Amino acid sequence: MSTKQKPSDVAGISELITAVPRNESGGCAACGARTQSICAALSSGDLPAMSAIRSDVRFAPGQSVFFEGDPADSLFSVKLGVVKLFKLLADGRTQITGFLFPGDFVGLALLNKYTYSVEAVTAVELCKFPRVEFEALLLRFPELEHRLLVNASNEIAAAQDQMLLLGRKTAQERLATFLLMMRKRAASPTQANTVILPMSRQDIGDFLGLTIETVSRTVTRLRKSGAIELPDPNRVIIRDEAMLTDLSGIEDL
Amino acid sequence: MSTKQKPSDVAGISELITAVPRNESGGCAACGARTQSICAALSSGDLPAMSAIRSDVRFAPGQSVFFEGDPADSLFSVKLGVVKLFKLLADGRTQITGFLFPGDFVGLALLNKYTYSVEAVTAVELCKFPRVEFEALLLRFPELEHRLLVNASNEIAAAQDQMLLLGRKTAQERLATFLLMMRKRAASPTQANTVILPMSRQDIGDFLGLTIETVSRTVTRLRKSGAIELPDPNRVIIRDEAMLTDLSGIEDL
DNA sequence: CGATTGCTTGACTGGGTTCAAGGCCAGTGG
DNA sequence: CCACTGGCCTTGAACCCAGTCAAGCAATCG
Repeated sequence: MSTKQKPSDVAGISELITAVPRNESGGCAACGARTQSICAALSSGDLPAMSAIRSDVRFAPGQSVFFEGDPADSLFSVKLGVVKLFKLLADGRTQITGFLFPGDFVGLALLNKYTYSVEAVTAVELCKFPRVEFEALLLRFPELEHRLLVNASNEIAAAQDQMLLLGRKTAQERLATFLLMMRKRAASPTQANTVILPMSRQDIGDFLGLTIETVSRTVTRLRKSGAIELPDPNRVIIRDEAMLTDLSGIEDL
Repeated sequence: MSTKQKPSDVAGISELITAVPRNESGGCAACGARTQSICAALSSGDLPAMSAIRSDVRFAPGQSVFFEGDPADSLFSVKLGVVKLFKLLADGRTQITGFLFPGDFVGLALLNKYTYSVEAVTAVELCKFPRVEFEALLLRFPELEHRLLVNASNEIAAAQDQMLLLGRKTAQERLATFLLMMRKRAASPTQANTVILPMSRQDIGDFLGLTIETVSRTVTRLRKSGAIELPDPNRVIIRDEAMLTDLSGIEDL
């Protein structure tokens, strides 16, 4: 969408980003996201084959990684930062289908074109693989393909949860679910109950199928009810987890 | 959900069901769904290995195949009929995450429990694989795993489309999208513009994140606008495809 | 036939959207 | 140093689309 830059360091964001060590040298073995990413499927002896076809790419907040409809000739693994996946309607209505964090993989496409867009939410560093070479790698290493299948299964389960949220949950239930979800991905490294929200209210609305105003009002309501605290707009402290869990409609985490 | 039986032959349903030849003998080679199902990944020489672990199961409309939370010890391929996948909230609100038709695969689970429920919409015949044996097959035939990955990718793309629908589309856009979607899966074998809807209004509502009343009203509105015709509640004739496509917000089919 | 089930239609309500200010903070420039 | 500006978030008021509640209707079945 917009290519405007956000404030270079919204409170807490750098904390989140630096939670994963940077990969200065560029080698896979030194990559901070290695243990969580698809590369973890390969033994250290097989890593060089993957390392040989990869390259690093960086994006500033708001920059586009690719657009829906672009030729799908690359795949990416998130090393650092947060990106969003989204789809658009002709009149601009946006649905964010997911936020990706370090270790997450993106770009798997069957067709020759991407079916969604990807944009940097924070400053990000991605590991880029050319599609043709990557597919050759898949043939060579079945364990890599297995890992992708596991990934895809998780993604499907998450998508089904999100469909339940979008189709049937109230605004308050959506926010409660979202905050609990984010705590698992973006808890402050120092305080487990503090969730850092690297994305804007607009992004949260576009993810939850709400308007920015409803997001704001609902967060305020959760704050007034004592469930959460808001040191600043991008930082949420979960005060009453039981209340959030009740509201979220989640059975088991 | 309910285990009540629907009318044994809602108009047009038998037409849809019998569109795929029945597999009386039980062998994979003779299976009507073979060319569309995951088994298509195997050469006819490798089929017996898969045939050896499979068995047929049948369900009447409304019967449950499995529930969310059940131990995930089987996988299924739809041979005949239609099943629905859904998730529930504590108070009974339901979100159907997909309808499966002959050739579709269901049951892939990473955890030991299913994360959603499956129920027969029409009379169905499923091909059942015990999980342990199936996983052994995956190790033996990488092309089978590849096929599952392709399947999963399609499912993810469909899920993202559905998130856009649930999060951002109006009731009319949802119905238009749904009818066009169903035409691709359940067009009458004899008339391409006639879509057979094997599921109830309640199911359609639970799939589109609407109430049964809104579904009914919106279908009526589409009928009055001339976009569709309704010979009976379970049969829709698409009269003005361009109008539906405009309404649906779909760019390219 | 009466009872049941599924679909449709009508009247009313309400949660979330829309429209419109207002507040807060960081960055900029006089 | 402070007024000005632009983003982003919050809050308020009015509106509206879809939900809720309640009949009514048609087809099926016992």
